[in-house]
Amino acid sequence: MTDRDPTEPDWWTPRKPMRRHGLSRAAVIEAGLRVVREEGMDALSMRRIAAELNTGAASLYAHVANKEELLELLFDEVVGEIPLPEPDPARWREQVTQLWTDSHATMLRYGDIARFAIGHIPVGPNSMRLSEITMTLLRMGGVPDHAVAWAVDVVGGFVTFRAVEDATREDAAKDPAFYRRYQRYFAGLPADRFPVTAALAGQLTTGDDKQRFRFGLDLLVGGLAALAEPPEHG
Amino acid sequence: MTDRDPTEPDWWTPRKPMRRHGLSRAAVIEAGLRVVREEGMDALSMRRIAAELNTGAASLYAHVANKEELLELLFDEVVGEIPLPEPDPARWREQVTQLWTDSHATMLRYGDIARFAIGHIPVGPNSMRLSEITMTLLRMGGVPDHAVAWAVDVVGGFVTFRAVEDATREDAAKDPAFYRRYQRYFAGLPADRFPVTAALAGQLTTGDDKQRFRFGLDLLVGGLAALAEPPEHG
DNA sequence: TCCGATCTCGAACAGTGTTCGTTGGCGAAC
DNA sequence: GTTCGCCAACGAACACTGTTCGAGATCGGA
Repeated sequence: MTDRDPTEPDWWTPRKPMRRHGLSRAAVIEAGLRVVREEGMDALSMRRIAAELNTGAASLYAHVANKEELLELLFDEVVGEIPLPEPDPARWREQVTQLWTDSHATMLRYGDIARFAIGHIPVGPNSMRLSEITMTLLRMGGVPDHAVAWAVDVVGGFVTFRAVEDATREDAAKDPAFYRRYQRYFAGLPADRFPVTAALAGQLTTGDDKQRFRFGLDLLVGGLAALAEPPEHG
Repeated sequence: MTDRDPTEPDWWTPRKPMRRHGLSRAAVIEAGLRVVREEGMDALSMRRIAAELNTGAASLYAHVANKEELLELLFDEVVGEIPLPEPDPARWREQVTQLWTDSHATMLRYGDIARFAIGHIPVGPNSMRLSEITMTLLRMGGVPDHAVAWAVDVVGGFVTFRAVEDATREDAAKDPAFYRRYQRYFAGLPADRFPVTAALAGQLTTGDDKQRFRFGLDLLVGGLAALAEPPEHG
């Protein structure tokens, strides 16, 4: 499909691009991750991935049902990079916190890929493994079963959401005018109707993404720990 | 030069009076909300909105800079429908919980419109009013200023995220095959490697959206209350 | 009455995901 | 060793998307 060999007469029928052995589901996933890592989800089009593999978009459909399925595969692949702990009952709280923190950080390494997971129940081998071990840790800590079942969804969702939010802001913050615009806007608000906003204007923009994520995560994990039944050893 | 409304970001396109064809910013917003309410964000294209107003897509650009700005306007309009409480120091915790619950419910009435807010810092008159009163309530409760500043972002984000998640699932659940697929999948997992998932399989799908939202919200608000300094009256 | 500003909007452009129909190469059967 | 059938590969096309351009329509003020 690409440039011809100029040493061949151009009236010859073009030489076959050599059966693309490199094309396979794994290769498509790999190329997709490369694109999303370097250019973000917005750049992730079927044509862009195909170009990465020196072929056309239609060729991808032999290995992947559609873009939706490809995104599922990509996301699960990323989840597979999250390091899983060896569960230790004495340190369950520390371990779930670490696990969710690592999840956040891993997703963030692939731009805003978590955007896809919003509105989708994550399935796939790696996602299932992750939620299995998450629930194992919580149960170990004495968190009641019904709370465990909901927590993996609710807190998992929080982690995913923050990954999108932080990826987007990280990107937007590259424009120096970005923050200046908001500062001017906040400063211009009528002080009588927005006294608290004015009073906290300075604090509203403090802290980086990791700190804010940790703040929310601690609220959630703290709440779960409070639900834990005493048996957890004391 | 007429004076601008300082609660509207000055990078928004200035409002223009209604002209010939009943086309105006307000009309565009109204039509956009109707589309998103009835058909969801996926159906919300410039052409679709224009059709609602019996005109072409290009006509909208006289009243709105681009789709991005239109979405900001739509979202702020929805936020404007959230009922705001009269702050009462004695009931601050109940009131913030109610406020966030109402926010969730209001967004849910407009399908997955909250999808837009993810990755965007919500601005606009109504969004600012909402965060002002949220922070007022938290401060009243004795939550330290730095926690107030972060909470409005972190918990607000949680509420937004759940609105998207719940809207999407509500939509997907219309297909009866949806849940059956997941149940079969869970049931088919190798029991030796997924013991907890198997044990909790029943509980994983219990509870509706409201209950799950409330579960997460209570964890967060409980955590904030725990951060509150004693002065709040004892 | 005329002018200039402003709104309206069809057409076009570059991009998207996906499908169709053809091609050509490989593995298996003869 | 030849032939045959299957299917990955892929160019072209379709129906969408947001947005821009430029010509026409219509208004307020002079």
